[in-house]
Amino acid sequence: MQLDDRKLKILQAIIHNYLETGEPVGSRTISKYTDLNLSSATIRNEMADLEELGYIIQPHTSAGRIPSDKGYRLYVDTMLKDKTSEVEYMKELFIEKADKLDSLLKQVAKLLAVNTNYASLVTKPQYRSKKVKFIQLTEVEADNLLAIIVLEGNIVKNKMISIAEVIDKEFLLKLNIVFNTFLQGLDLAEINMAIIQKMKEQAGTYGNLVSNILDAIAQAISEEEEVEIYTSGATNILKYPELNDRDKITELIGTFEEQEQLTEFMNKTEGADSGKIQVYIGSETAVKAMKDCSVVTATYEIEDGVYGKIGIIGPKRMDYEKVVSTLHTLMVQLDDLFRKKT
Amino acid sequence: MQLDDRKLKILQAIIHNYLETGEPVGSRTISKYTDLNLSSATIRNEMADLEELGYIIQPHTSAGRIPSDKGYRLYVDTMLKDKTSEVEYMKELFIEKADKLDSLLKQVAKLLAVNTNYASLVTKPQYRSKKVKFIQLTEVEADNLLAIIVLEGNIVKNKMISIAEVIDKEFLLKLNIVFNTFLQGLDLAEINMAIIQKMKEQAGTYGNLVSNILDAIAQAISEEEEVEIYTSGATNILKYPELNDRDKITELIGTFEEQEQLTEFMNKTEGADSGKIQVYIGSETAVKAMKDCSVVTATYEIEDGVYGKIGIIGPKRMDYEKVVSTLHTLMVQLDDLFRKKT
DNA sequence: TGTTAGCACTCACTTGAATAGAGTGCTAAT
DNA sequence: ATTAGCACTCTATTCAAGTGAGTGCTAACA
Repeated sequence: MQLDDRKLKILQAIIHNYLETGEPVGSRTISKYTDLNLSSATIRNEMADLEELGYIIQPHTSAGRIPSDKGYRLYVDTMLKDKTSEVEYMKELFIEKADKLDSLLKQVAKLLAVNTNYASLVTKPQYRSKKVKFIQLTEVEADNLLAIIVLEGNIVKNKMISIAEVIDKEFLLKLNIVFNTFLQGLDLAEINMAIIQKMKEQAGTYGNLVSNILDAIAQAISEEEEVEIYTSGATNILKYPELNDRDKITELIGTFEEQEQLTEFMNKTEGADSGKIQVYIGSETAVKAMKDCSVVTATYEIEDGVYGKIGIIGPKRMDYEKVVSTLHTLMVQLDDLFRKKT
Repeated sequence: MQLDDRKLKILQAIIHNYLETGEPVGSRTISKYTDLNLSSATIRNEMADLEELGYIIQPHTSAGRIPSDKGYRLYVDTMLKDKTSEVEYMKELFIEKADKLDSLLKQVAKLLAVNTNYASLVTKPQYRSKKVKFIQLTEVEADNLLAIIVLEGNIVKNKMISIAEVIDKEFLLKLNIVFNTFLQGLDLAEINMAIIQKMKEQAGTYGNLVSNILDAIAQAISEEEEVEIYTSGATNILKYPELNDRDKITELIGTFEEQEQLTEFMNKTEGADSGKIQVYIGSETAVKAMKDCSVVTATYEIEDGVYGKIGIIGPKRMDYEKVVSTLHTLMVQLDDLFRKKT
């Protein structure tokens, strides 16, 4: 059996209707709703076919049909093809000039959630090549050094280092030069024993101190290795009756709180192709708690090669068009924002 | 009418039973449960009195009684008096030596939630007097300065400053000295126009730059003005049927997500007296969404005068004893941890 | 005078049957 | 190929009756 034009139209009508109502839709509804001018009986036959083809499901005998994951998939795919980029700038979108990336992203998450009425999440971009750009050691107190490490992309890390021996100002200057000349442009993997040895030699009697400082630097660089993720609007999920089941809610809100699974999922998400919007339906997400949800993600680019993700989590019957266009808009704006800043 | 000894015993029995079951408790139960050897009829009379006194409530005729807020209050107060400090170290408590305060506190929140099966929250301590200890300006790139500000308590802030004009190394050194001599030991409020004027004079033609840098410093100091708050285990709340109502849940989880109200509440919480444990029952919290919950908070001390709060949110019928002792233990451990470190 | 037994009464909750309603599948007619 | 019509299925709602926990009150008792 083939999915001919008429079947497709009926399928779309079913999905459309279901997106609105959240109720299984029956043959009579379709018969009236569409301009196909077919009787409910005919629709019923077609629906039986569509069910056999796996696009729709009957929750129980004598109920209408609801879209299956496969059905949603088809719908989303064709929709995405049609509506490539009908970008309409959100008027309400007003991003306070926030200097801290963190708070900007938190705002974005909130914005998304409020605008769509679904749950949203935003990942903080990973600077994967963490090359050292600049290091500075400063004496804050007699027994406390402050190490400041600037990484590529102007990420600034800092770390206090307690020292036993009082350190001579002259020597601190020298130490600074040593660290900078040896480590500049390298990332964590490239700092090997040979380099460390050479540095220790230069430091003479202070060799021990060098180790300590190197440790601190290594720690500072590698911390926050895990992607940070910001979420908002988790409670929006409670609005949709099909998800409103004690256990489901517990699981869902739980995953939102824990974030681990979300992070993992967002990492797996394809994103090589910046600007592409992806839709994951039901079990396509591979997160058990979200098997009754759909997730739409988009990738934004802070600078070349540095990506973050923004996403929406909602019921399967979410308003895909709106979500996709909202995400698209926001993604473009984020891209712009960062482009301008650099 | 007076609350005599027998009435008190009955009240305690009622509360005790209700804490366990979550069901209204009837006279017969008490008659059997206690060692008072009273018939249910007598208990009934006493219960009628207790109700008149406002300690217990009857949800509807022909239901048992449940404690009122006033009843809980009494219970908690006497209990706290009795069990001052029966501290039992949690064996599972294993705090990874985390250098970042943030992740430590996140762990604490989680620990609390897991241990008690309620929702938990932890506020990050506020360093209220933010005096400048040390400032350093460094040239990272030709058009980018990095300002590092160390505040009292070794809080390090940093900020990138884009500059138009290339700056001379000599002068940068001088600028550093100027900033340090003028600003050291001052907090935001103490940096007044007179000081700023003097600094500009010293800077000569670079006066403009000084303004920019001061702006950046001011921003860096005042950012994160809002108390940060970490929460965990919000889903635990779903476990208790008396809170398991759609609207209540939405509200509760919502306040947990938004955090604003929580922050506000935790701020209002009394805490001058470090080590004191406070219990807020029902509407005592003044957060509408939490009117059916109780909150228990404790104050920990990072260093002299720097306090943070840890707290538990649960149903009114929470296991107060356990919660109080858990909080106490953790509070003491946190105190120790920081004391040792300094 | 405080305590207790007993009884009538109340009220929420459960159960089960009846009913309505939505929707299907199939058959026969067009 | 399409449609009308009918029997059938299954869910959800409604309603009545029954159950049981618990109370309040009264009268008897120590």
